[in-house]
Amino acid sequence: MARSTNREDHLKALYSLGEERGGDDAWVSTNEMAVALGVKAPSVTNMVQVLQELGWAEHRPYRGARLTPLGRELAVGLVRKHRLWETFLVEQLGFGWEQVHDIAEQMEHIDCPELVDRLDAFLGRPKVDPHGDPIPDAAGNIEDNRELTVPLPEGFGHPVVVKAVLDDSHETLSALDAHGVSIGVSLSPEALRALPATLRDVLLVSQNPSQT
Amino acid sequence: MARSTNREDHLKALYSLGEERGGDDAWVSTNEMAVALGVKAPSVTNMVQVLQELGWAEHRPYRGARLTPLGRELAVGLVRKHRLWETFLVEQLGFGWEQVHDIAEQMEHIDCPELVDRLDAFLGRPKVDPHGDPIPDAAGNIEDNRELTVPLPEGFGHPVVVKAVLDDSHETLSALDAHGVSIGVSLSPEALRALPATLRDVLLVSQNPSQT
DNA sequence: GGTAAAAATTAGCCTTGACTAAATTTATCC
DNA sequence: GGATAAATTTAGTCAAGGCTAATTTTTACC
Repeated sequence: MARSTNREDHLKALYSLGEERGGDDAWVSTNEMAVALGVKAPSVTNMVQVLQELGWAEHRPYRGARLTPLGRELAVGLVRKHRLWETFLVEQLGFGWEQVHDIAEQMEHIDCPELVDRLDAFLGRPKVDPHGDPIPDAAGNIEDNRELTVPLPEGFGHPVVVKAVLDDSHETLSALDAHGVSIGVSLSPEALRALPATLRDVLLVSQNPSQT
Repeated sequence: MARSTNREDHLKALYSLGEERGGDDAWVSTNEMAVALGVKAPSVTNMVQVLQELGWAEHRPYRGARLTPLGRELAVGLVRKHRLWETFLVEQLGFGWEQVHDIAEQMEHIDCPELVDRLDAFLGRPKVDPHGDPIPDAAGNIEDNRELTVPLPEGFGHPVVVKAVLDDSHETLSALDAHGVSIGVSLSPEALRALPATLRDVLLVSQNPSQT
């Protein structure tokens, strides 16, 4: 049993949903994974059992699955590749930030550690991807400065700087783009009020424009 | 029935072997394809029949397979992607020319026409890849200037310029590299004589250093 | 031109990873 | 605390794509 696109997709879904649940030891239900992956629940049960045999995850029947340390390490590697390729696509090839998720979804499965490191160096070892999400370093460390930001200041009394977008869907990103919103852009109180609430709600911002 | 890494690999093998046979209407035996792909002959027979159902190839039992015009078009698109990625890996990321074939083998399956065009533009619409092989343009036209070159001038009386390498294996390319040979390098008669005959035999050269 | 060797295909089986339907476990509600 | 609903797993099936063994076709040699 070895690497495979399918296993990697399940591993990543387990990682992402576990992060949302907010803890390394959180159990993720097979149903949630099925919805995230666009397959049916029994297929996930099968794959989760395979991940367990690989030592990537632990499966507690009728409770859910969670990653082992090894599984987490591999998942972070996938996230790193995904975000580096997204950065490449936007910064070097000029893609819009709403276009790159699906392409990176394919590129993250390319298996070549040296490629990842060279790409990282080529891009100048970026800390965040085009959506403001942190890029794990080669050791798997994630420096998540989004914690320093706030979901939305009440009242919109001061200008804010956009630090990250929580929803990377094509739809949301296109809509934000139409409003001139991207990472690093400063938004005035008026601009904030002009944004539909659904779009405001996916933004993470900092209140101090000088803050990196 | 749709795109798949497997089908694409078989399509490319059929294309490459057909080109070697030197004609669009050349039949390629399933056995040759099996050797090239590292699988057994019956598997190839299966896949060739699938390619036929897709309209990509024609299968004449006990005779072999050959591409349809559609199949050729798709195969050329794969070759284009492969050689563009190889160029990217060498010129932008600094890989050695002997390292890039296997990586490009994975990257050529990424499905996004806009990505190919943007990559092509990013690289400056290169005509040849790091091994001197021509890169098909977006319309599928292949400008093969290697025909202007010669396999090896008899006697080595004059300096020559390396235009292409016929064997892209890691082994051969590393050996050539150790002798300081790469595309565009000028080789003196002495340098040619110093090369092992097996390495000389994979070179295509031009005798006029000013010739592009 | 018939026979033996080589090549290719067919037949039958295996693994991966999906699915539906049925059974089981957990959760909820009175 | 027991009945029902919801979630999950198990059972059984299917398609893709690989393999080995057996058959068929082609080729080559007297």
